Amino acid sequence: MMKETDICPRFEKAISILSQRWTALLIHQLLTGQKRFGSIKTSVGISGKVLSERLKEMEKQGIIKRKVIPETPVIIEYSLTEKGISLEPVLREVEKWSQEWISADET
Amino acid sequence: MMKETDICPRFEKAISILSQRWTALLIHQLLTGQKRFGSIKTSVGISGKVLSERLKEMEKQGIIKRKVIPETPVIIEYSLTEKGISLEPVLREVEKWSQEWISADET
DNA sequence: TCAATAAGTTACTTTATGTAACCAAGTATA
DNA sequence: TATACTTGGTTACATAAAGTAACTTATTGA
Repeated sequence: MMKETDICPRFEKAISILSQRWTALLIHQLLTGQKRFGSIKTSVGISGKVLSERLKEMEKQGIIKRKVIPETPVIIEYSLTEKGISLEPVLREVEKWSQEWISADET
Repeated sequence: MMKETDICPRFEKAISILSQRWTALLIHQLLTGQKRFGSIKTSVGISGKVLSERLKEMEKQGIIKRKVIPETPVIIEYSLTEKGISLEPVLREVEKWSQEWISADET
């Protein structure tokens, strides 16, 4: 049988990035400014292991950048790249949708 | 330590729905009209097992509806509810972003 | 010397997803 | 009459992803 609707590969890739667990939430946090590992971990509630994995993936995808500050102990600042910042409209639409369609008792 | 940015529970719930694997792609498919189980399965490339799980979850979340047509063999039509349709702007933004930021060689 | 800190990593457990075979009911085919 | 085909699933089993908690490295202050 043939596929009746061919999905655009760019769109499919975008969805695969954004529907990776935690990724959208991490971008959302970084939209408020650069953040450190421990701060992200605490505010998002993700495990160190998966956070570390995600940050590496997102860096490879060009969505975030990692800045090492050689203090003691070392400080690492994570921030969005231009590509990452450009996801803001997507998250804004999710936010709008959630305000309109998610009721208090289903949170 | 305190959370420095509290995440809105509605937004968090919306993200948890949309970042569930396959869900966004299923909504995208259904935005082109009602579809049957087998047709979704083929066009999206999802396993029958997980498709069945997702459709049940999405029905419970009020995003899709299920219509039984007692022909032989039985036909089941899946379509978006108003709540589901209202996710179109979200997916449109993802589509726009993907056109601008996903290069051909990373697909 | 001991404790503390930041950013991870490691070993191990639990959960989610993929695969392929199977099922029921009805119908057309041989 | 028996067999095969169809749809929309389900089941058992295998693999991949995520969660948990303890541990690591380097440095500094008590």
